[in-house]
Amino acid sequence: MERYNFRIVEDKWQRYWDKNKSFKSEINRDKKKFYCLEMFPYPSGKIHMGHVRNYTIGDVLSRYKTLKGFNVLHPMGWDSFGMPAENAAKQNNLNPKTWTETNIKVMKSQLKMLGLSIDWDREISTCSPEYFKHQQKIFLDLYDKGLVYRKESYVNWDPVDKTVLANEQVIDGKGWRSGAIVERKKLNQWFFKISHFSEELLNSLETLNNWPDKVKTMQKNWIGKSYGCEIDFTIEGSENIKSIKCYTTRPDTLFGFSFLALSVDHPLSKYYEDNKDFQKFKKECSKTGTTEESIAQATKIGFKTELTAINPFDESSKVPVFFANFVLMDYGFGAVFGCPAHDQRDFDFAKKYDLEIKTVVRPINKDDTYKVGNEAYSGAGVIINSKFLNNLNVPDESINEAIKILEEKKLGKRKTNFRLKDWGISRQRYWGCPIPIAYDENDNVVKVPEELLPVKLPENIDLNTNGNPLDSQEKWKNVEINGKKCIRETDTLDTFVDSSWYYLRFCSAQNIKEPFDKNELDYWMPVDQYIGGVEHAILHLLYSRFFMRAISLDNKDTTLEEPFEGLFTQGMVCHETYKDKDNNWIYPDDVFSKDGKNYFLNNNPTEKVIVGPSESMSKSKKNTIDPEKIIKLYGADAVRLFILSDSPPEKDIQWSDTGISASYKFLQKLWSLNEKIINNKTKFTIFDNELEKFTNQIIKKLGDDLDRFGFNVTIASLHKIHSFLNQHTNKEDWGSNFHKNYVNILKAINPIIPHFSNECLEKLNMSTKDMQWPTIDKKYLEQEIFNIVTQINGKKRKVFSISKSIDEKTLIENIKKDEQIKKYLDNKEIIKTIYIEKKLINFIIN
RNA sequence: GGGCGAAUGGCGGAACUGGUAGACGCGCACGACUCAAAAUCGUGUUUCGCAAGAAGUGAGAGUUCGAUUCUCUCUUCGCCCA
Repeated sequence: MERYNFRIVEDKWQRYWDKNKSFKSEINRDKKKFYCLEMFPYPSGKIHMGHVRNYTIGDVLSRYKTLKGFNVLHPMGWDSFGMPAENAAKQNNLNPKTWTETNIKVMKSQLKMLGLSIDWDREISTCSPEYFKHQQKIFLDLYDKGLVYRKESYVNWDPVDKTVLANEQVIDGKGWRSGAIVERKKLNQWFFKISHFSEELLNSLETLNNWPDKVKTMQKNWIGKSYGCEIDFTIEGSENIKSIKCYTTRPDTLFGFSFLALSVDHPLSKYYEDNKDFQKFKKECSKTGTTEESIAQATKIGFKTELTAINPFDESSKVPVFFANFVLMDYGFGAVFGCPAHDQRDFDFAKKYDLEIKTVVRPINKDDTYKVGNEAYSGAGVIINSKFLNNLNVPDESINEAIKILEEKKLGKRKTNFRLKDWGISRQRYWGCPIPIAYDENDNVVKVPEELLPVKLPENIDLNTNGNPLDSQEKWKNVEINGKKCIRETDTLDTFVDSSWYYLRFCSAQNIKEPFDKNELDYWMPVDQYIGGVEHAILHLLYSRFFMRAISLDNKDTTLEEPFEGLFTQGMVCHETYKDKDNNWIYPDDVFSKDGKNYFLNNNPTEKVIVGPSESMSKSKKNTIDPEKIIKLYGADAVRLFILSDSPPEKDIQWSDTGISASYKFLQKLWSLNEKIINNKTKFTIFDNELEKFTNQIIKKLGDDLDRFGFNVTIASLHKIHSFLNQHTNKEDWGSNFHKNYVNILKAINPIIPHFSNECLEKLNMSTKDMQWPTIDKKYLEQEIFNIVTQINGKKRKVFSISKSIDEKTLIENIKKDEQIKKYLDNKEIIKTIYIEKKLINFIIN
């Protein structure tokens, strides 16, 4: 008997699929389409296990939908702009482009080794001018629609590297590379007006029925709609300043008002420009980062002005006005009223400057003498110490009433506020899509005309200069547009822009003239199933939703608003972590264990390795397993089997050596079963009826489980198939329908282990082209025999196998006569009998 | 601090709308094959008990004839936001 040689089989089918362009997709209006998309990878060097899991899930689904008769679009591309390329290029002294292209080549070959059903004719790479040419055009279109604008804004500035940092590159207020304390710096930056769609992005979350609730909640919180009030505070103590406008979500705590705080960037700061102390304070504030977190953690500091603000609810109450570092100009009007008792930041500030802390809300279980202790109380409760607001329930009733009174007195106005801010897209980097904008001598914005697109990146650059390398590209920077001398914008676009519309580009990836073809878009969009990591739950998915809307705005070619009909977020791949005695991380490949508990170094077998907890695979902790190595050792089908089998796909999975080798062994077992069948050395005793029942039921179950992403359960079914067929191999005679049923089973497992299934089908002289999911004969799904669980007072006592033809009355009478049941019923009165058809009988006795 | 989610054998996990808890796999034990080992095949495997039987899905309550599933309180863990 021949052993299963996955190397030969997998290579053979991968060549076959390539040669025949088996996964090429074209519009076919007679068929329903299915657009299956996985988040495209960043070409960082090699694929990792996370990719393997992501793309295996997408591939099983694509192949399954194809069998089900859908016209499937399953493309792949490269998210190929970004910092790692720039950093790697610096280290290795080469061009980011070269580095990126080499990686793409390697990773593409690795993806092909997995046997993915991808239409490679639609491959795109975001760093290629053929792609970003269209992106620049879209940028200019959005500019014309008023959805792009330029303004001065604060950035995280690393004074050592002389570069702008993204929020996630600021760790504990320091630059992730230089370790320098990050400063706030004002720069002219480009923004997408995502806030234009705040309300719609929030509301239409409700229409996304095939999205995980978790992701929808995260987006909802991120958009952060709040209801509140703007209040005009009357100001005393200045010639110039008569009132200050604040936004608040808690006007009901106005009686606890004890100071008013302004952002140092508030327009009124202009009156303090000559004040040396204020300038010193402002500089101090610039050391606080721009993230909400860094502000929350920073020590609260303030600059007291000579101004006082009057409480609109109590004119006799006048409080000091400060500039403070914890007030952001971006939120509300850059001014907040401080109520220390019921807001922690205000509380910290009041403690420091010895301001009044007046309790105006008590928790429900406390009485009116309640006073806040060492921290603010921001929970629900009842209003106290607040005259006409007393006894109102916090929050809903009290806030509404407070706003109503403020509006009546014309002191304030109800207002909705969003936490979502406009999307800053300028990056002071080389390896990104150039912004198609230039500036004339007067710094007016000049659009680069379409015929001059794409604006390409200069290739001979010096990456080792501080700051943005494009700044020093004099030749590239200077450009003549419409006869005017201009200087190019040297910032490039945030790479999230690249991935915000790539799903549209796949629909007509080869269209040179237009970003997308209306006809193709009409047919393929929206994406029916999008699959990726939950780490993109907010930014990437929200930006993509914004882009779809922005493109559709005033556009007769597309009116689509939501790009992704269905979303699935898969869990991470985890592995134990290992360290040597000097606390250095060690790769799993460099350790060994005899008992699975104690690990030792390969190159020093007496040194014990410290085993840490299992964490998501990452290069920094070296707890990675190289997919290519594993595929070469066990084969793609075995890897697919394992990555799907051990955990439900939305949860984390533990990589395990015994797990992958079990998958490999299982394929060998399936193969030897297939060999037995093909060689017809053994005969089968399965009666047609029994076989038909098994086949139809298991295929139904496989389909149901695939429909609901229950991949781990489908693998269990594969094991059941093997054990059922194998049990019947050593007996007398094949049923006449054996061949048909076996072929149907091979087709049904094809999405999961395609190479194996194709090979077996071919050996049975079956064509693997245009395969269809087997039709299920419903008559075999009906059961004739049922297990009736018999309970006494809800406790299981006996299980009866009952034919479906027996009626309820006879059944109950018969069961009552059963020896084992009878002994419980003797001398007892049956108060109630519960009968659930085909399932259970419960006798309630006293 | 806020939001969301999870908790089931030695381990990963299964159980569709409340109806036989532990499918399937790993591990382990025993057996077969072998001079022996590996590989392979077979049998068993929630706990206690010789057995009949009893207990059992993080803890405690509640609804129900019946709860892993629904409700409340708590504990622990995870993720996201701060």
